[in-house]
Amino acid sequence: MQRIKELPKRIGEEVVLRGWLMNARSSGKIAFLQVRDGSGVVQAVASRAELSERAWEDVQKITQESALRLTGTVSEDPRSPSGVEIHLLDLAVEHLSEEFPITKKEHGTGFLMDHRHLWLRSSRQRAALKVRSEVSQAIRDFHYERDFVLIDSPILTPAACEGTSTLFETDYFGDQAYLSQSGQLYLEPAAAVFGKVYCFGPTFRAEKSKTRRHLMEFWMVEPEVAFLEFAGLCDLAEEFISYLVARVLDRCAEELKVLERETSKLEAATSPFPRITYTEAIETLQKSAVSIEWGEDFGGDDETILAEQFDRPVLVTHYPTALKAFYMEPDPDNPELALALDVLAPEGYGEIIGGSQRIHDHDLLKRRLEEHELPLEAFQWYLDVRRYGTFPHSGFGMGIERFVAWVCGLKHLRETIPYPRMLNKIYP
RNA sequence: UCCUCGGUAGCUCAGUGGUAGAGCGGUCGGCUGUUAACCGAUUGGUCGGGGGUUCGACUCCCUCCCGGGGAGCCA
Repeated sequence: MQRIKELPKRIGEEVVLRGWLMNARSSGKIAFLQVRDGSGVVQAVASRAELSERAWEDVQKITQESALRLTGTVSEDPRSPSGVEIHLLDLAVEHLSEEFPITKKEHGTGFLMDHRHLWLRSSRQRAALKVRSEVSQAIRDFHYERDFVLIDSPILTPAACEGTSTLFETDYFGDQAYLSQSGQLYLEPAAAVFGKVYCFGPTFRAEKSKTRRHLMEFWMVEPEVAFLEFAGLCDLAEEFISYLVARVLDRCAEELKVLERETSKLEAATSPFPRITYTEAIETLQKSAVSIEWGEDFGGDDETILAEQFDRPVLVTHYPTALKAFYMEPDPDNPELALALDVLAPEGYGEIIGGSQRIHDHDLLKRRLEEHELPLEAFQWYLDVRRYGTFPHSGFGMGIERFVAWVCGLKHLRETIPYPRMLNKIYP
């Protein structure tokens, strides 16, 4: 069977295609069928004179999204949208579709989300998911090429990584278990095995967030590297982002075109990225007449203002310790600050990476657990990493949906994942 | 959880006290190069649920339900 993508190599040949009807335009004795097979879209031209009576009748009655088997000859034609078209010789209707809910005209988001399984067939959704797939592959290739070992962290976990309020709870043979919200803690012991490790999988947050930048279930990639200190972590994050962007520009040109993404904005995302400290960021915001004091965290608007200062992602470093997670290493020059890093995407897409150097001193980490009122017994295994040949190490996490949203220029995260899980919405 | 906007035909919406409308879709007919094709006809409704005000409620009031957008929090 022929795939539409390969048709330009088959000019003049007779081929058989199977696919779905996107749209049909009929003009009496000639009809134009837009057919999709998963690899691409092609126009088939059906003329009454060249078809059997039965085939012509089928052309008249086929509905949007019907499954078809087409036989025809391939020709180049500048009048066809793709430059290639099929002159139809025969048509078999494999299934006559019922009236398809998603039409060529506009629909509201609520309706589209209720029909997500069908909405996926439309070209923009298709393009976004193709980019997501390429990003996933590029993430694996990036780590593989650099000798990282994949560590699959557990999804069912006994306790919180960073707190309990945002965890999905489930029953585990009579005990409580929670869906993982980060693989990081499980990665740190593995860094002592392989030196360079990463995990990549779904994570779950039960936070009642109802914004375009949040999902209840999202995919996160988290590298963790032994003996990597903070400066090296910043370099790694920068190299990672620019690698992924270059890969999408190289391999997803068609998809970015469908998404009408202005690629010049992405082409700028090459090393080096600007780097500012939290304190500098606060000063910048205050100059922009934002009322924010040192010690406060940034809101979504603040992140946008900061990112707008630059044409590529910006690294914001050295946050106040009080704002960050318990495991982050204090800056040796100023213990008020954490060796923490956020990467903000341009154009208002916000935080795509959060990471830090980790505390490797046992006593300090234990003290931080106590300060955060976390149960020591539950973290004993995590403290063990600091008892048996402890080592400085660093890592970060990137939510791939936010990255894909930025690269694709999508306003809402729900279009970057096949079946988004959102606040109070888990269908289909 | 809070703020805000909304719920009328399969879809997108208009109608804001006096018998329910349009475009698209569907159906039927016309058209030999269409590009969300076009032209003509036609089909299509417990106006989110409940209660109240009124001679009369899609319209005003109360209440509940559902959805969109945003805030906080984060990736």
